[in-house]
Amino acid sequence: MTTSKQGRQPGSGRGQRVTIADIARRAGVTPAAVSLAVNGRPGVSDATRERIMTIAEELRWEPSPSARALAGAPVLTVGMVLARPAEVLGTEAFFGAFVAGLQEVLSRRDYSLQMKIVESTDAEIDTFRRWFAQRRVDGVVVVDLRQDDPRIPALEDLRLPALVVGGPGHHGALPAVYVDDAHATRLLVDHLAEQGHRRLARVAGDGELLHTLQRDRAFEERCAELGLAGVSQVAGFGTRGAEIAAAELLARPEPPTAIIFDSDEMALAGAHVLEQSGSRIPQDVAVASFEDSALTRTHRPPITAIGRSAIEYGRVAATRLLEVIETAGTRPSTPEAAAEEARAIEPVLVVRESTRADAVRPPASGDAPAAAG
Amino acid sequence: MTTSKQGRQPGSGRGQRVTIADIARRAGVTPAAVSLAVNGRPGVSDATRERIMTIAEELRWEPSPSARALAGAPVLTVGMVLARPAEVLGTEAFFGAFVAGLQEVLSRRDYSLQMKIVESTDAEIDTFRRWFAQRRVDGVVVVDLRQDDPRIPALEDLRLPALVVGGPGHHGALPAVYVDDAHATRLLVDHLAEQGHRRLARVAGDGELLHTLQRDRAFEERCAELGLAGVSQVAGFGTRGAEIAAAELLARPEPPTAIIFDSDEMALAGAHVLEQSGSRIPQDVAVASFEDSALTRTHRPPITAIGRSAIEYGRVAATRLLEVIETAGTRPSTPEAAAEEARAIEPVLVVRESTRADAVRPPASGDAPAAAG
DNA sequence: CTGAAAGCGCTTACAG
DNA sequence: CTGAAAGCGCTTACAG
Repeated sequence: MTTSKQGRQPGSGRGQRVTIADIARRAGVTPAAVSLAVNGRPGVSDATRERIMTIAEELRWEPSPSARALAGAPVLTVGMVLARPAEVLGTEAFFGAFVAGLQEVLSRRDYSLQMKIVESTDAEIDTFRRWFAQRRVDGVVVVDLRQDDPRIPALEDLRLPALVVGGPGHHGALPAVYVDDAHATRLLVDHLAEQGHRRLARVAGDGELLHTLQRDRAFEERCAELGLAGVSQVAGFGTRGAEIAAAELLARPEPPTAIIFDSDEMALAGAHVLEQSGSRIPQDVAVASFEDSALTRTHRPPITAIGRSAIEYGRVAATRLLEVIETAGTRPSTPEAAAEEARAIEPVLVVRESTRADAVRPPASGDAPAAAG
Repeated sequence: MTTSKQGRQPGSGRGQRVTIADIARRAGVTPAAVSLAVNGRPGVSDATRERIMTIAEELRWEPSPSARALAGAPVLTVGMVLARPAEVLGTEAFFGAFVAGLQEVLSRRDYSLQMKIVESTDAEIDTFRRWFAQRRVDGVVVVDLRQDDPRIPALEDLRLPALVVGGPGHHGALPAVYVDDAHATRLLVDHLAEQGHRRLARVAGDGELLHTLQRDRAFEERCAELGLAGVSQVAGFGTRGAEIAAAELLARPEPPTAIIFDSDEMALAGAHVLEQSGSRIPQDVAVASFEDSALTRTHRPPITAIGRSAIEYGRVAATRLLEVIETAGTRPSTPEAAAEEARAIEPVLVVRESTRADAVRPPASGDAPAAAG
């Protein structure tokens, strides 16, 4: 019944929440002093600060994010918009891993990730505008970079801290992290050339994505440099296109002896077409993928792929975005400085049986040591 | 230079943000009237309301989530804590799909999802406490339900709206959605019995998870009912345990003719062991999985599995949680009513070649029509 | 180093 | 139906 009993009554705020006013009262100082103390800012003596901190802990005080944000502090939230249906995201291994990597870094720094699924790029830009107007996020991460991406100028106008995942180039005055797809392409082409292949093919996915174009260019260039015959086929999204592309390649008068697919799903779909038409992998035709995953690892034969840890990619992106947010407004930031870009992670070639010239696959077996051909 | 030019000056708030004060001034009413109007609450005439709404749109006003939250409105955020390392999350297909499903529903309702990765269950409970104290989320979704899960009583104490993903049962006074694992188990056992199998085995994953126990029990019961010999092996997390379990099962004097694995990764690992030791799938031993994914679909032979759309599961969970949040505090809510549970989605048996008694696998081919054995 | 005040943008009683 | 005010919990100048 008595309301003065200390410890009975958690705090004076809404729903008995503990506020800095409670701490101030106990410590015999003003709320402003508490604010300075708990934020580690100068303005209070060490003795006072320590007393305040002790009381704050005793009372299990937690700062109110809303109040802080309203008073002008960062909201400790970063945003990511995905203009792809949930169905596509859910089946893509990259998404979950990338998000997990982002989360790991953000959680540790007490930031949270806000995600939103929208229908179109326009809706995505609109979401950025609204988030900015609402002060809902401190910054955003932009994925699925395309050529002449309309999101870039929109974000430049907004002056909302943003990190582009993709590149190099094509990210305007925004900072970016990327995986070097041209380099990855060369790793694959060089490996296949070393295995003795002279006629290579590339089956490409979504032609609008920037990295698809970069792979196209690098593929042509490297084949030319090494004096190889290289053909490209655009298959579009999904596995159906990859199946058709594989069939068409096989039907050529001089079919390629090695095929590089843009994704793991495409590689598997293509491989099945090859096997059904009687081609053995890798003896008749080698198969490689730009995307590594459990699918490529567990397929028989296991498929050579570019390993670029999506988790690590997420971690690097989160780390870089936090840097961008924290230095935002610090300098006038010349476009050149702002547009700084960093390689996120090195692509690595993971060689597996699907491209080994010396591989002999024992029937009904996978990992058994292979005798040299 | 003139500051009175309408349209030149976006708003009067911090960083020229448009606030309800700007709208009020233009409409010749008080901010309170604007608040009532934009929130569709009674207290303003229809004419006034319409005028206010028009101005709000013209000015492209966006409500401030922080201000709303501080004034007591919901924060429009739900939380999810994951006590698993990013590495594990990233490689699990279920995670990305479940999150995509959650997001889809939440985004549409203007809610956002806050995620946090922590190290332990204690840290998870601590996060719930802090989120509650901070008023950071309106509710939480609890995944990876275990037996005697300490999170349940902790959340009951907190009175933070929470939805348990898992069950039936074991979720205390909290509402829950679940997939009926006992039913899924019966689907698998019945199917294998129909295919003529009399000696079944089950290779189980993490023994602490509630659904593992439920599968164990249902497996034993159903085998007994049908007069089948059923053995269970606990393999633990990861693929290594599944490989060992498969090898041990094969080495038995009377080895099983059909094996059910708890996950897709385990099924694949087990299948490879079987094939390496010379067993043909499905002729010598049938293989099935509790978890469907691209792995089971693309494996040769494709593996029979329980399909339970993780995306749909996420959608159902989000929908139910929003209901819980919206009705929170409405009634005194008897424990019985609160603890209501709902089946999230029906498990479906997806029969594939790995369990078809009549399947004859053509060499080096997958989907070709099979002649009856 | 400390205190008193204003303000962030909204909502919610409480009078008229 | 409308207006004026207080308050949510914090931060940030601004005086002493």
